[in-house]
Amino acid sequence: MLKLTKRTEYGLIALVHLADQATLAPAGEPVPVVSARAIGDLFPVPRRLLAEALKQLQQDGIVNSTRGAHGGYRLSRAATEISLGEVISSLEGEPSLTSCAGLGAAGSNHSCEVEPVCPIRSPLARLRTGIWTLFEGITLQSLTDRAIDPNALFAGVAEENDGFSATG
Amino acid sequence: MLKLTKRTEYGLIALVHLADQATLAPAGEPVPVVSARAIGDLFPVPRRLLAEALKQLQQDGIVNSTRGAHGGYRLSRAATEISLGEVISSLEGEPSLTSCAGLGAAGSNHSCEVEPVCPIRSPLARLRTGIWTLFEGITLQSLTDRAIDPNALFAGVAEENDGFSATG
DNA sequence: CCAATTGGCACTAATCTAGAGCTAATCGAA
DNA sequence: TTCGATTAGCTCTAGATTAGTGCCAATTGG
Repeated sequence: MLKLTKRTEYGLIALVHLADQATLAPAGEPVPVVSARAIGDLFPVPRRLLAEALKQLQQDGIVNSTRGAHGGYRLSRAATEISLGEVISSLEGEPSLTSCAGLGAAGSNHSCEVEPVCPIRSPLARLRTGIWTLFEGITLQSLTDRAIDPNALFAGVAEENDGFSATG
Repeated sequence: MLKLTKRTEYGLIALVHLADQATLAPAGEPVPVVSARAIGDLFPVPRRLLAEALKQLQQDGIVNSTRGAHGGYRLSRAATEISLGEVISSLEGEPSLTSCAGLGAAGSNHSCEVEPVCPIRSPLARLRTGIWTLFEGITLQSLTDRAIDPNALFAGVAEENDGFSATG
Protein backbone atom coordinates (compact mmCIF):
# COMPACT_ATOMS: atom_id res chain seq x y z
CA MET A 1 0.00 0.00 0.00
CA LEU A 2 1.02 3.52 -0.69
CA LYS A 3 0.70 4.62 2.88
CA LEU A 4 2.84 5.89 5.69
CA THR A 5 3.22 3.71 8.74
CA LYS A 6 1.87 4.64 12.15
CA ARG A 7 5.42 5.09 13.29
CA THR A 8 5.87 7.81 10.72
CA GLU A 9 2.61 9.46 11.66
CA TYR A 10 3.56 9.49 15.31
CA GLY A 11 7.00 10.79 14.50
CA LEU A 12 5.56 13.57 12.42
CA ILE A 13 3.10 14.52 15.15
CA ALA A 14 5.98 14.68 17.60
CA LEU A 15 8.13 16.68 15.23
CA VAL A 16 5.40 19.20 14.51
CA HIS A 17 4.88 19.59 18.23
CA LEU A 18 8.59 20.03 18.79
CA ALA A 19 8.66 22.61 16.05
CA ASP A 20 5.83 24.44 17.74
CA GLN A 21 7.71 24.42 21.01
CA ALA A 22 10.85 25.64 19.34
CA THR A 23 8.93 28.52 17.83
CA LEU A 24 7.76 29.60 21.26
CA ALA A 25 11.29 29.67 22.64
CA PRO A 26 13.19 32.97 22.54
CA ALA A 27 15.73 33.11 19.75
CA GLY A 28 19.29 32.38 20.79
CA GLU A 29 18.35 30.05 23.59
CA PRO A 30 18.39 26.31 23.07
CA VAL A 31 14.93 25.06 22.27
CA PRO A 32 13.04 23.47 25.16
CA VAL A 33 13.16 19.75 25.72
CA VAL A 34 9.92 17.78 25.51
CA SER A 35 9.60 14.25 26.80
CA ALA A 36 7.83 11.47 24.98
CA ARG A 37 5.50 11.28 27.94
CA ALA A 38 4.49 14.90 27.55
CA ILE A 39 3.71 14.40 23.88
CA GLY A 40 1.80 11.24 24.69
CA ASP A 41 -0.28 13.24 27.14
CA LEU A 42 -1.10 15.82 24.51
CA PHE A 43 -2.04 13.42 21.72
CA PRO A 44 -3.85 10.12 22.11
CA VAL A 45 -1.08 8.02 20.62
CA PRO A 46 0.74 5.09 22.27
CA ARG A 47 3.70 6.50 24.15
CA ARG A 48 5.92 3.59 23.38
CA LEU A 49 5.59 3.93 19.65
CA LEU A 50 6.03 7.65 19.99
CA ALA A 51 9.24 6.99 21.90
CA GLU A 52 10.38 4.50 19.27
CA ALA A 53 9.81 6.97 16.51
CA LEU A 54 11.68 9.65 18.42
CA LYS A 55 14.53 7.28 19.11
CA GLN A 56 14.84 6.58 15.42
CA LEU A 57 14.76 10.28 14.66
CA GLN A 58 17.50 10.77 17.21
CA GLN A 59 19.68 8.13 15.59
CA ASP A 60 19.31 9.86 12.26
CA GLY A 61 20.19 13.24 13.67
CA ILE A 62 16.81 14.87 13.26
CA VAL A 63 16.24 15.38 16.98
CA ASN A 64 18.57 15.57 19.93
CA SER A 65 17.80 13.57 23.02
CA THR A 66 18.56 14.23 26.65
CA ARG A 67 18.40 11.34 29.04
CA GLY A 68 17.60 11.30 32.68
CA ALA A 69 15.11 13.31 34.69
CA HIS A 70 13.76 16.30 32.81
CA GLY A 71 15.10 14.67 29.71
CA GLY A 72 13.40 14.58 26.37
CA TYR A 73 13.79 15.60 22.78
CA ARG A 74 14.23 18.74 20.77
CA LEU A 75 14.81 19.45 17.11
CA SER A 76 18.45 19.29 16.18
CA ARG A 77 17.98 22.06 13.64
CA ALA A 78 15.51 24.72 12.69
CA ALA A 79 12.22 23.41 11.35
CA THR A 80 13.02 25.09 8.06
CA GLU A 81 16.11 22.89 7.75
CA ILE A 82 14.33 19.57 8.21
CA SER A 83 12.70 18.08 5.16
CA LEU A 84 9.80 15.70 5.10
CA GLY A 85 11.87 13.41 2.93
CA GLU A 86 14.50 13.17 5.60
CA VAL A 87 11.89 12.32 8.21
CA ILE A 88 10.19 9.69 6.10
CA SER A 89 13.51 8.20 5.15
CA SER A 90 14.40 7.95 8.81
CA LEU A 91 11.14 6.45 9.96
CA GLU A 92 10.39 3.98 7.23
CA GLY A 93 13.39 3.78 5.01
CA GLU A 94 13.89 5.16 1.58
CA PRO A 95 10.69 4.95 -0.40
CA SER A 96 11.57 2.46 -3.09
CA LEU A 97 8.14 2.45 -4.74
CA THR A 98 9.01 -0.72 -6.59
CA SER A 99 10.48 -3.83 -5.07
CA CYS A 100 13.43 -4.01 -7.38
CA ALA A 101 14.91 -0.55 -7.36
CA GLY A 102 17.05 0.79 -4.64
CA LEU A 103 17.90 4.42 -5.01
CA GLY A 104 21.23 3.63 -6.62
CA ALA A 105 19.82 3.14 -10.07
CA ALA A 106 23.28 3.24 -11.57
CA GLY A 107 25.09 0.45 -9.79
CA SER A 108 22.14 -1.82 -9.39
CA ASN A 109 23.45 -5.01 -7.93
CA HIS A 110 20.16 -6.47 -6.82
CA SER A 111 18.53 -9.64 -7.98
CA CYS A 112 15.52 -8.46 -9.92
CA GLU A 113 14.93 -11.08 -12.59
CA VAL A 114 12.71 -8.78 -14.56
CA GLU A 115 15.32 -6.10 -14.90
CA PRO A 116 16.77 -6.96 -18.30
CA VAL A 117 13.35 -6.74 -19.89
CA CYS A 118 11.41 -4.76 -17.31
CA PRO A 119 9.52 -2.06 -19.13
CA ILE A 120 8.65 -0.01 -16.09
CA ARG A 121 11.85 0.12 -14.09
CA SER A 122 13.28 3.19 -15.69
CA PRO A 123 10.06 5.21 -15.75
CA LEU A 124 9.14 4.25 -12.22
CA ALA A 125 12.62 5.01 -11.04
CA ARG A 126 12.08 8.53 -12.24
CA LEU A 127 8.69 8.64 -10.66
CA ARG A 128 10.22 7.52 -7.42
CA THR A 129 12.77 10.28 -7.69
CA GLY A 130 9.92 12.68 -8.34
CA ILE A 131 8.08 11.70 -5.20
CA TRP A 132 11.28 11.87 -3.28
CA THR A 133 11.97 15.32 -4.62
CA LEU A 134 8.48 16.31 -3.59
CA PHE A 135 9.21 15.14 -0.06
CA GLU A 136 12.59 16.83 -0.02
CA GLY A 137 11.00 20.13 -0.94
CA ILE A 138 8.60 20.10 1.98
CA THR A 139 10.04 21.40 5.22
CA LEU A 140 8.86 20.60 8.69
CA GLN A 141 8.14 24.30 9.02
CA SER A 142 5.66 24.18 6.17
CA LEU A 143 3.95 21.25 7.85
CA THR A 144 3.72 23.23 11.05
CA ASP A 145 1.86 26.07 9.39
CA ARG A 146 -1.77 25.13 9.80
CA ALA A 147 -3.16 27.16 6.93
CA ILE A 148 -0.81 26.23 4.18
CA ASP A 149 -0.83 27.21 0.58
CA PRO A 150 -1.12 23.96 -1.36
CA ASN A 151 1.20 25.26 -4.02
CA ALA A 152 3.87 25.83 -1.41
CA LEU A 153 4.08 22.08 -0.97
CA PHE A 154 5.33 21.71 -4.48
CA ALA A 155 8.22 24.09 -4.24
CA GLY A 156 11.27 22.32 -5.51
CA VAL A 157 9.44 19.59 -7.31
CA ALA A 158 10.28 20.84 -10.73
CA GLU A 159 13.93 21.17 -9.86
CA GLU A 160 16.21 18.26 -10.43
CA ASN A 161 17.66 16.50 -7.47
CA ASP A 162 21.09 14.97 -7.84
CA GLY A 163 21.59 13.40 -4.46
CA PHE A 164 20.06 12.29 -1.26
CA SER A 165 22.49 13.82 1.15
CA ALA A 166 19.91 14.06 3.86
CA THR A 167 19.68 10.33 4.10
CA GLY A 168 23.12 9.04 4.82
CA MET B 1 5.83 1.25 3.59
CA LEU B 2 5.71 3.76 0.85
CA LYS B 3 5.84 1.18 -1.85
CA LEU B 4 3.69 -0.18 -4.62
CA THR B 5 2.50 -3.76 -4.35
CA LYS B 6 3.67 -6.48 -6.68
CA ARG B 7 0.20 -6.58 -8.14
CA THR B 8 0.62 -2.97 -9.21
CA GLU B 9 4.05 -3.65 -10.64
CA TYR B 10 2.76 -6.56 -12.65
CA GLY B 11 -0.23 -4.57 -13.79
CA LEU B 12 2.00 -1.73 -14.92
CA ILE B 13 4.27 -4.12 -16.78
CA ALA B 14 1.26 -5.56 -18.54
CA LEU B 15 -0.15 -2.16 -19.33
CA VAL B 16 3.09 -0.88 -20.75
CA HIS B 17 3.31 -3.98 -22.90
CA LEU B 18 -0.27 -3.53 -24.05
CA ALA B 19 0.48 0.08 -24.87
CA ASP B 20 3.47 -1.06 -26.92
CA GLN B 21 1.31 -3.50 -28.81
CA ALA B 22 -1.33 -0.86 -29.40
CA THR B 23 1.30 1.43 -30.84
CA LEU B 24 2.32 -1.22 -33.33
CA ALA B 25 -1.24 -1.68 -34.58
CA PRO B 26 -2.37 0.30 -37.59
CA ALA B 27 -4.55 3.25 -36.68
CA GLY B 28 -8.27 2.65 -37.08
CA GLU B 29 -8.10 -1.03 -36.34
CA PRO B 30 -8.88 -2.31 -32.87
CA VAL B 31 -5.72 -2.89 -30.93
CA PRO B 32 -4.50 -6.48 -30.80
CA VAL B 33 -5.50 -8.72 -27.92
CA VAL B 34 -2.72 -10.10 -25.72
CA SER B 35 -3.27 -12.96 -23.31
CA ALA B 36 -1.93 -13.05 -19.79
CA ARG B 37 -0.01 -16.13 -20.83
CA ALA B 38 1.76 -14.26 -23.58
CA ILE B 39 2.78 -11.50 -21.19
CA GLY B 40 3.91 -14.09 -18.67
CA ASP B 41 6.09 -15.63 -21.34
CA LEU B 42 7.71 -12.30 -22.08
CA PHE B 43 8.40 -11.27 -18.52
CA PRO B 44 9.43 -13.54 -15.66
CA VAL B 45 6.45 -12.72 -13.49
CA PRO B 46 3.87 -15.16 -12.10
CA ARG B 47 1.13 -15.51 -14.66
CA ARG B 48 -1.59 -15.85 -12.13
CA LEU B 49 -0.82 -12.59 -10.44
CA LEU B 50 -0.51 -10.97 -13.80
CA ALA B 51 -3.96 -12.29 -14.62
CA GLU B 52 -5.32 -11.04 -11.33
CA ALA B 53 -3.97 -7.58 -11.94
CA LEU B 54 -5.41 -7.57 -15.43
CA LYS B 55 -8.76 -8.75 -14.15
CA GLN B 56 -8.82 -5.86 -11.73
CA LEU B 57 -7.89 -3.44 -14.47
CA GLN B 58 -10.71 -4.83 -16.55
CA GLN B 59 -13.23 -4.30 -13.77
CA ASP B 60 -12.15 -0.68 -13.51
CA GLY B 61 -12.44 -0.10 -17.22
CA ILE B 62 -8.77 0.36 -17.96
CA VAL B 63 -8.47 -2.69 -20.18
CA ASN B 64 -11.01 -4.69 -22.15
CA SER B 65 -10.98 -8.44 -21.93
CA THR B 66 -11.98 -11.11 -24.41
CA ARG B 67 -12.71 -14.57 -23.12
CA GLY B 68 -12.36 -17.88 -24.81
CA ALA B 69 -9.72 -19.16 -27.16
CA HIS B 70 -7.56 -16.39 -28.60
CA GLY B 71 -8.86 -14.20 -25.85
CA GLY B 72 -6.88 -11.71 -23.86
CA TYR B 73 -6.64 -8.06 -23.00
CA ARG B 74 -6.22 -4.74 -24.71
CA LEU B 75 -6.24 -1.15 -23.52
CA SER B 76 -9.73 0.29 -23.39
CA ARG B 77 -8.42 3.70 -24.41
CA ALA B 78 -5.36 5.30 -25.87
CA ALA B 79 -2.30 5.18 -23.64
CA THR B 80 -2.39 8.97 -23.51
CA GLU B 81 -5.83 8.77 -21.89
CA ILE B 82 -4.84 6.45 -19.06
CA SER B 83 -3.27 8.05 -16.02
CA LEU B 84 -0.94 6.39 -13.58
CA GLY B 85 -3.22 7.57 -10.80
CA GLU B 86 -6.09 5.67 -12.30
CA VAL B 87 -4.00 2.53 -12.56
CA ILE B 88 -2.69 2.74 -9.02
CA SER B 89 -6.14 3.50 -7.71
CA SER B 90 -7.43 0.43 -9.48
CA LEU B 91 -4.71 -1.92 -8.34
CA GLU B 92 -4.20 -0.89 -4.76
CA GLY B 93 -6.90 1.55 -3.87
CA GLU B 94 -6.69 5.24 -3.31
CA PRO B 95 -3.40 6.17 -1.70
CA SER B 96 -4.44 7.44 1.70
CA LEU B 97 -0.91 8.19 2.96
CA THR B 98 -2.15 8.41 6.51
CA SER B 99 -4.39 5.94 8.24
CA CYS B 100 -7.01 8.46 9.24
CA ALA B 101 -7.76 10.38 6.10
CA GLY B 102 -9.94 9.09 3.38
CA LEU B 103 -10.05 11.30 0.35
CA GLY B 104 -13.23 12.98 1.48
CA ALA B 105 -11.55 15.43 3.77
CA ALA B 106 -14.70 17.46 4.13
CA GLY B 107 -17.21 14.99 5.53
CA SER B 108 -14.79 13.00 7.61
CA ASN B 109 -16.88 10.54 9.54
CA HIS B 110 -14.10 8.20 10.53
CA SER B 111 -12.91 7.33 14.00
CA CYS B 112 -9.49 8.94 14.24
CA GLU B 113 -9.05 9.83 17.87
CA VAL B 114 -6.23 12.17 17.12
CA GLU B 115 -8.24 14.25 14.73
CA PRO B 116 -9.37 17.05 17.05
CA VAL B 117 -5.78 17.79 17.99
CA CYS B 118 -3.89 16.16 15.14
CA PRO B 119 -1.28 18.62 13.94
CA ILE B 120 -0.43 16.81 10.74
CA ARG B 121 -3.77 15.84 9.29
CA SER B 122 -4.37 18.94 7.27
CA PRO B 123 -0.82 19.29 5.89
CA LEU B 124 -0.55 15.63 5.05
CA ALA B 125 -3.95 15.69 3.42
CA ARG B 126 -2.57 18.29 1.06
CA LEU B 127 0.56 16.28 0.53
CA ARG B 128 -1.55 13.29 -0.30
CA THR B 129 -3.46 15.36 -2.80
CA GLY B 130 -0.13 16.47 -4.22
CA ILE B 131 1.08 12.94 -4.76
CA TRP B 132 -2.23 12.04 -6.24
CA THR B 133 -2.03 14.98 -8.59
CA LEU B 134 1.44 13.85 -9.54
CA PHE B 135 0.10 10.42 -10.41
CA GLU B 136 -2.85 11.87 -12.27
CA GLY B 137 -0.51 13.92 -14.43
CA ILE B 138 1.49 10.93 -15.60
CA THR B 139 0.02 9.05 -18.53
CA LEU B 140 0.64 5.47 -19.45
CA GLN B 141 2.07 6.82 -22.66
CA SER B 142 4.77 8.72 -20.79
CA LEU B 143 5.64 5.53 -18.92
CA THR B 144 5.94 3.71 -22.21
CA ASP B 145 8.49 6.15 -23.52
CA ARG B 146 11.79 4.68 -22.45
CA ALA B 147 13.83 7.86 -22.45
CA ILE B 148 11.62 10.22 -20.54
CA ASP B 149 12.21 13.78 -19.52
CA PRO B 150 12.05 13.83 -15.73
CA ASN B 151 10.38 17.21 -15.76
CA ALA B 152 7.59 15.80 -17.87
CA LEU B 153 6.60 13.71 -14.91
CA PHE B 154 5.70 16.79 -12.96
CA ALA B 155 3.30 18.28 -15.43
CA GLY B 156 0.13 19.15 -13.59
CA VAL B 157 1.60 19.00 -10.13
CA ALA B 158 1.46 22.72 -9.58
CA GLU B 159 -2.13 22.89 -10.70
CA GLU B 160 -4.85 22.43 -8.19
CA ASN B 161 -6.97 19.35 -8.39
CA ASP B 162 -10.59 19.61 -7.40
CA GLY B 163 -11.75 16.10 -8.05
CA PHE B 164 -10.81 12.55 -8.67
CA SER B 165 -13.00 11.83 -11.60
CA ALA B 166 -10.75 9.14 -12.90
CA THR B 167 -11.35 7.00 -9.87
CA GLY B 168 -15.08 6.46 -9.67
C1' DC C 1 -16.02 -32.41 -28.08
C1' DC C 2 -11.66 -30.14 -27.01
C1' DA C 3 -8.27 -26.72 -26.01
C1' DA C 4 -7.30 -22.03 -24.64
C1' DT C 5 -8.63 -18.30 -22.12
C1' DT C 6 -10.77 -15.22 -18.61
C1' DG C 7 -13.33 -15.13 -14.10
C1' DG C 8 -14.18 -16.29 -9.31
C1' DC C 9 -13.31 -18.39 -4.93
C1' DA C 10 -10.55 -20.29 -1.26
C1' DC C 11 -6.33 -21.38 0.79
C1' DT C 12 -1.36 -21.20 2.52
C1' DA C 13 2.97 -19.04 3.62
C1' DA C 14 5.72 -15.14 4.18
C1' DT C 15 6.28 -10.49 5.45
C1' DC C 16 5.12 -6.27 7.66
C1' DT C 17 2.79 -3.54 11.25
C1' DA C 18 1.22 -2.25 15.77
C1' DG C 19 1.77 -2.73 20.23
C1' DA C 20 3.39 -4.41 24.87
C1' DG C 21 6.83 -6.18 28.32
C1' DC C 22 11.06 -5.98 30.45
C1' DT C 23 15.53 -4.25 31.77
C1' DA C 24 19.64 -1.32 31.54
C1' DA C 25 21.79 3.30 31.41
C1' DT C 26 21.56 8.17 32.39
C1' DC C 27 20.51 12.28 34.84
C1' DG C 28 18.55 15.53 38.42
C1' DA C 29 17.13 16.13 42.93
C1' DA C 30 16.38 14.99 47.70
C1' DT D 1 23.73 7.61 48.19
C1' DT D 2 19.07 6.79 47.03
C1' DC D 3 15.10 7.49 44.23
C1' DG D 4 12.24 8.79 40.46
C1' DA D 5 11.93 10.16 35.66
C1' DT D 6 13.60 9.49 31.32
C1' DT D 7 15.81 7.55 27.13
C1' DA D 8 17.78 3.16 25.04
C1' DG D 9 17.74 -1.57 23.71
C1' DC D 10 15.88 -6.02 23.29
C1' DT D 11 12.35 -9.65 22.64
C1' DC D 12 7.81 -11.18 21.97
C1' DT D 13 2.89 -11.60 20.31
C1' DA D 14 -1.15 -10.77 17.59
C1' DG D 15 -3.08 -8.91 13.62
C1' DA D 16 -3.06 -7.22 8.92
C1' DT D 17 -1.24 -7.24 4.46
C1' DT D 18 1.09 -9.32 0.61
C1' DA D 19 2.58 -12.93 -2.51
C1' DG D 20 1.56 -16.90 -4.51
C1' DT D 21 -0.99 -21.40 -5.61
C1' DG D 22 -5.01 -24.56 -6.51
C1' DC D 23 -9.24 -25.57 -8.27
C1' DC D 24 -13.14 -25.12 -11.11
C1' DA D 25 -16.77 -22.62 -13.79
C1' DA D 26 -17.87 -19.89 -17.99
C1' DT D 27 -16.76 -18.53 -22.52
C1' DT D 28 -15.06 -18.92 -27.19
C1' DG D 29 -12.96 -20.79 -31.43
C1' DG D 30 -11.68 -24.86 -34.02
